[in-house]
Amino acid sequence: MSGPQATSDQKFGSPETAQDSDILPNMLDAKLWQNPCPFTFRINYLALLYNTPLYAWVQDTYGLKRHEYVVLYSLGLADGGSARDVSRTSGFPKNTLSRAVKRLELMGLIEQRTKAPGGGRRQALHLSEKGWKLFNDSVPAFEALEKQMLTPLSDGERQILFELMSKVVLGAEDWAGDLPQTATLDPDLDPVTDTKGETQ
Amino acid sequence: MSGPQATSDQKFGSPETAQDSDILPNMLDAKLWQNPCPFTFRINYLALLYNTPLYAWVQDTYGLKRHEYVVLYSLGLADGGSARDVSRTSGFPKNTLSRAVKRLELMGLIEQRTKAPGGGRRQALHLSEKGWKLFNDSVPAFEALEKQMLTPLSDGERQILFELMSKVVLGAEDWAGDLPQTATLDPDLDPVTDTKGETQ
DNA sequence: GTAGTCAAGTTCATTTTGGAACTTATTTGG
DNA sequence: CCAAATAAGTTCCAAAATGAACTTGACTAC
Repeated sequence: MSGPQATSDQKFGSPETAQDSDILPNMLDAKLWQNPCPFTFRINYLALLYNTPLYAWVQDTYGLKRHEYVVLYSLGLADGGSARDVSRTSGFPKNTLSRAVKRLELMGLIEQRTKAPGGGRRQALHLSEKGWKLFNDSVPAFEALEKQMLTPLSDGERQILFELMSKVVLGAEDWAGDLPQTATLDPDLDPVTDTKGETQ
Repeated sequence: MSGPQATSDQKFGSPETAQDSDILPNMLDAKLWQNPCPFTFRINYLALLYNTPLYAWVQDTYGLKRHEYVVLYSLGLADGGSARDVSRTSGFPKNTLSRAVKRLELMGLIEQRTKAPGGGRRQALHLSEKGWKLFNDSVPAFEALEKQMLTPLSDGERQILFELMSKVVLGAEDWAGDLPQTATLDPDLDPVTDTKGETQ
């Protein structure tokens, strides 16, 4: 990568190996600067850059798969939520989450499920003490990478970015059909990046 | 969803069914307004909202899976790119793309692969006429949803958002370990959303 | 209180995914 | 030139993901 706007030059016929070095410039540059969907590409690309190392780390450190950690994280933010809630806000199909919940329970990270709070036959899920510990221990890594990601921006810029993105998300109510189950395929990203389409 | 900042109210004890209506407010609100990673959550959530319907549509309309369309889209932007390039910029593992390329070839959307341009044993991939047609026909749907997504913003705000996100992406060179193959797990998002972690 | 409806959660069967090993070009070094 | 090294692409297979069907519990209406 490198320079801004439509750089097609890059290192063409670079020094060393003539093997176009290794940096993946051309296609990335094209996707950044000649993309008819420049915004969603950036969204997806950043999601990729962010999620990949973090979930690899979670897997290595705690032995939790993405789904499982997502459930845990979701409950850390909204304790007492149901599998359905996690599905709706994360994009993972409910059967996948059913398994994730089962495993978290088995691992002692989630308490015995109490029956429905709100309506229907929803099960309220709660983190166990151990679950809370894992949550608290792991969240800083996510925070740190987000912070790292925003390093290029000043405080003011960060604030603006936050506001603009919030506006977009809030406006999404209108056009976003409800996702998960209804959704046909895998909930991913913009054509250019392999972010299946799950959230957090 | 609805209001801005930390709204936990929503419709609590709603009219009709007492079945907390259906809107998924609490957990979503928590993820939006009490998230230690508010930025990456928005990223991932928007990716989810965007990718899900589009790829479902691509599947229904053209019978292409996400991977396959990603390859096609990538070549549409950077013709002559290799599978490796797609892998690097999209986050999909190379074997998955190998299959995708094979299928696109079978479907006549990609030309007979010419041997390496740059270095190594890279294969340059080119869209066929049919491939170009599909690309040109399908891109407008992606553009339209991106446009729709940005509706809440003024032109000036869109411009600012674009610049801020570009800054973040360009700054990512520093901290982003190279993704695909190296990457351990599935390249997804931030804990909260099921965006596996692919781009476009 | 009994039947009917609805949706959360689970199970099952099948497809899909992707790590590991392998193959094949190509380039580099003796 | 002939190894050795590197890396793109492919194959294989075990593991994972998910659509569809099913189960279960709760609420509604009669």
